[in-house]
Amino acid sequence: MSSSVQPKRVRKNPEARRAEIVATAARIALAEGLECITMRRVAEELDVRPGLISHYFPVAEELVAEAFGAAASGELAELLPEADTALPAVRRLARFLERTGGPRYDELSRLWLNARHLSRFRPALRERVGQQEALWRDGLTALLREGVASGEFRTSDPHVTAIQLLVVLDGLGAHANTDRTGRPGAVTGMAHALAERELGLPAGALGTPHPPHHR
Amino acid sequence: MSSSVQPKRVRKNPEARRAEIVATAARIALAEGLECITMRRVAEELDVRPGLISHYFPVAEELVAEAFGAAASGELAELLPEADTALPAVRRLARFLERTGGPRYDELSRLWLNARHLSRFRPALRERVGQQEALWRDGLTALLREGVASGEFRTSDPHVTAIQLLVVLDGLGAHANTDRTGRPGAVTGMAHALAERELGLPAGALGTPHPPHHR
DNA sequence: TTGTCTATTGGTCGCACATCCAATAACGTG
DNA sequence: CACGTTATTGGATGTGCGACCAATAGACAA
Repeated sequence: MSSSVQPKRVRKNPEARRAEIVATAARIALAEGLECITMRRVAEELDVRPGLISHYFPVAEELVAEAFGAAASGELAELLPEADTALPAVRRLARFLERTGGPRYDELSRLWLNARHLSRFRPALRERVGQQEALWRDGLTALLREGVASGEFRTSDPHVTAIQLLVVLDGLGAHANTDRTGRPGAVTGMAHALAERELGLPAGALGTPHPPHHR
Repeated sequence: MSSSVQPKRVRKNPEARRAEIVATAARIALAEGLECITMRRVAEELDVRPGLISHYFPVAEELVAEAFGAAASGELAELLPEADTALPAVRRLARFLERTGGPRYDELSRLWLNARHLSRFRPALRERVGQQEALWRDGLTALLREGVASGEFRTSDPHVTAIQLLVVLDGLGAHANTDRTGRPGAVTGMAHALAERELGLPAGALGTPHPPHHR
């Protein structure tokens, strides 16, 4: 009796298979890094032969770019849920900052760091990074605009404020692979402080940032 | 006549050779990235057999870490020259910000990005990144302290301000591999603005930031 | 049932890499 | 000049990777 082998082929329609591959690659990207997305690795994960991955993505770089796009936009959707206009903008921004500050966000910080660096060598990935940057920027800008419209925020240029916020988050996230114990609260809270200052909110209006956490 | 081959061996003393190897690796790191530091690549650069590099650095990761350290501390020394107490602290800070904002700094931004990401997989490199972070932080803190002592700056905690400044620089530098055309001046000038605000300086006291530059 | 299409397999090829080691030739010392 | 130390070479080994391709077997239609 051979229990390990199963020469049984499972044949799926191309769209489903492709989606499955991208989803798996995205998961690997978030958990282990974009350089761990290899034909062999993804194939193993799906219990399939490497040649199949290579059939759907003849050039590996394309899969990497696709995986990053899927992971990043998936996370964005969680961070800034659409059609959430029931909640006031202040609350939504507070929740956004809470999540982007927490340890849960480390995985994503690492992914952005990973993608930003790797795009130095991979044009296709660089393209995707640019797209995702735009999505994040526009998503946050929209939130700020709504806050301005509802009178919750006061800012001359929501677009600029959104970029500034993202720059600070990038700066804080840059250390996701490093030791951050002992990081002062005035640093951890930079995003909150910037938002409150630029949006004309009283201090503490967006909640208190997470305490520094260890790895 | 064989002009290309030269079986002539050049024999150097270990310290000199080692230094030469590290310097070459550091140059490669700055110009092309830490992953381009391979035994073969460094050997070729020095016109030497790969085995020799491997003799001085039995484990490749060690050379990568060493190269990063050399490159980073070299650049720091240029950015914040020691024994420069002749110049007022405001001038020195202005020059620091001018350099860290300019296109010339892109190479270094890429290196930090590179190292921060790669240290996810390489413990030895992570160690070095931590060391260099401390050096940069302490160097900048020292400058701020001198400014406070001379009455040029007014800040409650120079150490925190230094970290905040570096976080913003990291955030701005994160996009060194991406397109930054169209970045608003209010973003390019974030470091200047932060420094002037936190140090109690009038706006513009630290000079004007570079206009956004293309790749 | 038979036949066609194509998703999937299994295998190969070449490349770049780190690591290891015995042989060799510079160089300083006697 | 002869000798021993050791910096340096040349080559071998094994690994993981992307890319490529002919053969195979599911699924579906005629």
